Amino acid sequence: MDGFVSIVREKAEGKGGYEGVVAYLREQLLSGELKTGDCLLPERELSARLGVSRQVLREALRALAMIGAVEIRHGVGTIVSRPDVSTLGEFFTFALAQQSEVIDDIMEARIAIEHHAIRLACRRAGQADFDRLAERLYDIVETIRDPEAGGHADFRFHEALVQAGGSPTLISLYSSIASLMMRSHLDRREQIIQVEGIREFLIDHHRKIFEAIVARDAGVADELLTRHFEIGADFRRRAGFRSAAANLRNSAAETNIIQGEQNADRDR
Amino acid sequence: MDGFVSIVREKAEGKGGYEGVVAYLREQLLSGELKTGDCLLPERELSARLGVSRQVLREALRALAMIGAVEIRHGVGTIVSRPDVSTLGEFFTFALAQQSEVIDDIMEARIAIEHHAIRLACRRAGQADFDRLAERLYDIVETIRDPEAGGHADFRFHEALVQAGGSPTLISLYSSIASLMMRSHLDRREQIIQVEGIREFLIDHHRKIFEAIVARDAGVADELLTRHFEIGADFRRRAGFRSAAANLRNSAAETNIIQGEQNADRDR
DNA sequence: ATGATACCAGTGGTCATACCACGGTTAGAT
DNA sequence: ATCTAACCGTGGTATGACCACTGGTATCAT
Repeated sequence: MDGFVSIVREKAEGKGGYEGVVAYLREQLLSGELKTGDCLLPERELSARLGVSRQVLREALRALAMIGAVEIRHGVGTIVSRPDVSTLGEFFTFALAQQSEVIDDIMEARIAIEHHAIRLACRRAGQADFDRLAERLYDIVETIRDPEAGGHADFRFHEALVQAGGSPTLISLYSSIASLMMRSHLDRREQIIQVEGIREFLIDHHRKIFEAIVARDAGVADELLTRHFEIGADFRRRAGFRSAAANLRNSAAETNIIQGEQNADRDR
Repeated sequence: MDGFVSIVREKAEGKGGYEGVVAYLREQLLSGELKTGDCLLPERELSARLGVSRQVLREALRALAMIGAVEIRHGVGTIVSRPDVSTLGEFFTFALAQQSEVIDDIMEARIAIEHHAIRLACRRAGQADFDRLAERLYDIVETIRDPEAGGHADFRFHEALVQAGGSPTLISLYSSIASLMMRSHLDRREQIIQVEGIREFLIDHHRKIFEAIVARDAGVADELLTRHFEIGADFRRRAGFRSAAANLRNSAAETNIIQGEQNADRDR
């Protein structure tokens, strides 16, 4: 009945289009008129009430769904939900991905998270966490000769470690940066796994870490993890001598010979 | 019939609808094929290329724009951008409106980052880092009686600490996370600052941390930071109660003899 | 030649309509 | 009473048209 009037009024208030819809929904969410679990009006009705097309409303809903403010369920409706830290993971994934020049530096974030998580784990971890860690440890042993599956099992163990810390934020951050590292680290493992004695080290060291967590000895666990990363980095460096094409190009910009190879590569 | 076949084919290729578009763009962004500043194809062309309608593509772009992965500019195009902190503010607003225990957990991420950063700082920090830390320390002393400016100075000191670690990833993560916590911590500081002796503690403790970094003593620095957060959390919990004063004296006393007592810490 | 102005092509922004796909409900068959 | 199938309301997608903004270009007056 007041469709025309409301449109004019909303325009006058600067609430036109997409921005207006987002502003309106934000207002509803923040003021508490829409609580978690509430169901929004159907898209068709809501779009009509706001005086915008259904498409624009949908764009706004998708945007809000991306940050976890609402959940859109096909065939059911749009439900107000509480943003959790997993949406932060999405954010950091994109944020870090654009810092391409320092992809290796992301390892520092991983170390930081794991170190704190293992401390927390020694305090908080429960039986379920121990079981999961034991299972992942078993997977490491089983896949020790397969570069790809082994690398995956390795990651899964550390993931379980962070999980045992019980901090949703750390878990979310870790999984997001882990996906970034997998790209560059998984392929190196094929070389790493060739190094003499590496398999025994991997199995033994992961087992020691596991035992330290079970013993709830934060000091030992922390120390083990420190060495774990140091040795891991060392192995990666050593293995790098075989196929260090990428590393060479980075550090040898002053060499004409290398420069020539680069050009040849690029021209081809 | 043909319609059915084409639908099946697209599904089989994993490029179905909205989710498929987001997945495609995510892949492009994370793999580095799309770098910051790049301009996406026009909506009409890109939607045609992906085999979806323009509306669906727009929903995906709006969603990515919400988390800051891209920037949509009317009359110009869609540009790849790097998510910044302001994006997180948006998320945080919604998260806070529904439930607030998320904040406390984010503190775990901050602790993790600072701990690793201070270790790195003890190895990597240069004169510029020392200078910056000294400057921020001076600011803490200067603003010790102003809750707002004091809280800001506190944050800036810790920021300089992480900066001294020299890891761009840690710096990026930290600045995002820290700004999130500022909201909830600043207001509490007004109470905290009232506690008897808190000012001396803040100045003294930050100074000790600074000295540990200059001395490049990672062990002491790490231990100091652990105490710093424990005491800080303790004060925040007891912000309303004046009984925290006594606890302060104990904690402050411990910090003075920490070097001779590193092993007798928190084994319950 | 120079500056300001008007124009135009390309881009995102919005709208309307039609139809498809999924989930929960309900009426029917067994 | 139970299971099955049709149904309805919801979100999901497609198409085509048109509007609004931006940036560059051509034109004009100085």
